[in-house]
Amino acid sequence: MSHNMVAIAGRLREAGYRVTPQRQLILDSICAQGGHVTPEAVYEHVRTIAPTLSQATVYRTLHFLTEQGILTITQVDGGRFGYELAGPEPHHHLVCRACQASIELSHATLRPLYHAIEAQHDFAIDMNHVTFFGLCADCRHVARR
Amino acid sequence: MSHNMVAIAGRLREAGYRVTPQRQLILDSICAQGGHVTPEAVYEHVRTIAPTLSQATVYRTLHFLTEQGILTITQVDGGRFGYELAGPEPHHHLVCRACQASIELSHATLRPLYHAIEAQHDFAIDMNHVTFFGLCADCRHVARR
DNA sequence: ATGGATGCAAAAGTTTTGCAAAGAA
DNA sequence: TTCTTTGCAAAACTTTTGCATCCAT
Repeated sequence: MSHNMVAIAGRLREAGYRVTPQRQLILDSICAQGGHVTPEAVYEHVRTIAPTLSQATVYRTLHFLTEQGILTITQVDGGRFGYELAGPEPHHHLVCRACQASIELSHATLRPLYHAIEAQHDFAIDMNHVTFFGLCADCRHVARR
Repeated sequence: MSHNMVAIAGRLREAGYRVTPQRQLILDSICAQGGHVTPEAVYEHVRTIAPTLSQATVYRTLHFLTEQGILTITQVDGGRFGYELAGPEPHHHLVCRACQASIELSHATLRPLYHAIEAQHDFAIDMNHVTFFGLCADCRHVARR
């Protein structure tokens, strides 16, 4: 999935914010790495292109873009955060503990659970991202041997 | 829910580990606070009883007891960790973003989802703890006004 | 030109580690 | 006595913040 920089730039400018090379680079980087990216990974990647771009800018930009609804936070193993482009519909991930593979999970799969929880507990889950950890197909088969 | 210190102590000794006052205090503290406790909260609480007990010991003990299957890690808002006694069956939590209330969720509620994911993706989730964030019944009603 | 954004460096917060001393078995 | 565990302090990491400067608009 690619991002539409023109549309994003428009949204930002309309809200009175600026479209800087740093912000574009950081977005490009997240996109290039396919989402689920930690601040550190963004920094390391972006640094190869713009060596003076600071870590502070990475953190500030990630927060900012999340606040603007352009990125969303995902949980990453070890309690750290990952970021990725916010899609129009929430979606989720399965992450393999063995090989780190990341599999997309449609929101449709979780919807029944959300509804069940709402019915049982009158509780409205508002997470647009859930990450489940476990073993992927390949790694399960290896483990079984 | 209370913990059975005699049984836990036996398990540890059997495995060649020692049952120290610090370990007992830390377990007591987690139990007293009802689970979902951060390392910091454990430290602050235990400190009032044993002022010389160090943060390092808290961290080491939490890791150790988790490794021994006596505690489990739960996710806490903000990417930090919480700990609680490991029960015989996995269970989960709903945490209210507004009032921080923590509601227990039986594993039965999640089982259909786990099965669906296994059927669809041949992926075996191995999380014995999932935390969903959202709004609890009370806070939803307040928000609605 | 104007005010938002960046870079640098220092600070703040959290978790880990080395090592000598203490203490459970 | 033996070998695990603790306390202390320093180190390692990650994230945040202050402030002068820069630059997108």
